[in-house]
Amino acid sequence: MDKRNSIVAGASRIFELSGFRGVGVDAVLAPSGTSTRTLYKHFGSRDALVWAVLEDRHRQFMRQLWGNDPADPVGDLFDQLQLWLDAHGARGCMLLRARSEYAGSSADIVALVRDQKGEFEREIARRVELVLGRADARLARQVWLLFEGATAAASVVDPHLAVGDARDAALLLVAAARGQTA
Amino acid sequence: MDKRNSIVAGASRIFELSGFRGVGVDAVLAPSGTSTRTLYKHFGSRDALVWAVLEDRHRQFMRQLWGNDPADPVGDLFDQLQLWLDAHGARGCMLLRARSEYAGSSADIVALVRDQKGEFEREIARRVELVLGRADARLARQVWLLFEGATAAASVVDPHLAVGDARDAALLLVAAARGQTA
DNA sequence: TTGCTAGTAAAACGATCGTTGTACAGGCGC
DNA sequence: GCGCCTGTACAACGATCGTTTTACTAGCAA
Repeated sequence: MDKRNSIVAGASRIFELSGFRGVGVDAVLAPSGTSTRTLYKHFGSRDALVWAVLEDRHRQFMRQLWGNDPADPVGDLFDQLQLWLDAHGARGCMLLRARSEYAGSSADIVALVRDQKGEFEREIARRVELVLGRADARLARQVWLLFEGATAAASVVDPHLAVGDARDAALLLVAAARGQTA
Repeated sequence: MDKRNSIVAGASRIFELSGFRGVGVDAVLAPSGTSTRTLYKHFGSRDALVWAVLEDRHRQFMRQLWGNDPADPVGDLFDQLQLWLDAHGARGCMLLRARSEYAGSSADIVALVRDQKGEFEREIARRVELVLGRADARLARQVWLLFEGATAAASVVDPHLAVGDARDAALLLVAAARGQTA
């Protein structure tokens, strides 16, 4: 089980840097020093490894979000994004990147990403309700748009700038919504 | 020159639907009914075709933005995005998708996308200054984040919902910035 | 006519791909 | 001792990849 984790971790770094379909299994297994035979013992196929990497990535990120109980739940979303980008690099959302490349060939991966994005949206909605005192689906979606926008933009401009601006905008939207019914 | 354009148009549809590296040249050339020989006469390599597709896409989108002189330059950004997604499908920004997949192998494509995003950011900044009466780099970046966020989110949720919410948020941010010095 | 251009069809190139088979080494429980 | 599990090394599989070669057709200009 330890080997399996190190395969996923190494493959995750390669996919992050070089994309999904442009690298062979040898390059994917190089960081973990694994033989191809072991890969197929654990995962059965390359696509299944990709699936496991996405699953691990998302679980890891959600665990990071759930790990703390912040005073400002919405602003904290972007603080966590900042930490994530610093640790993993800023090359766009790996889930969406994979989805776009496997849309035509792997229904499993498409379904996985759909579920993951749904789970993430619900977490944002929960935080918005926490800070607003009531549910606001539109505001939650707008915060989510800023989050996805910052993630995408961070691969082009300075990540700190993008995330900081997104955070400011999100808090302003929340304040405006609070004022509407205060 | 007519044949070249039809190759690019057909390849663009395939890349949009199936990604960049997961499809062979035969599938890429199928929509335009082109022989492989003709592809290499025109472009020299598959990567060069990808480059040409990205170039064409961005040029097409920027031409659409420049084609009209709207009363509300910022809101119009999202109206144009709506039109674009209706016509071309909502699967995320093709430029960023290509960049993430060719980051490790084609410096030309990476450089092209960087330049294109810079040009797009400048157009947004121009519109923000038009509607605000003064330059505001941070606000322009926030509008851009909402735009990129809506583009990415439209591949997961209903595009009309995502773009509409992004538009509302952008206009609210503009109004807030206008109020600050009104 | 001659020649040039632009295109197609089909086969083949070498390289690389994902995947499997075989043989072997070390560790751990019995 | 024994067998079992996990992993490695290495070669090979067939398939597919991007690319090139050759031969051929149609149109258009001189």
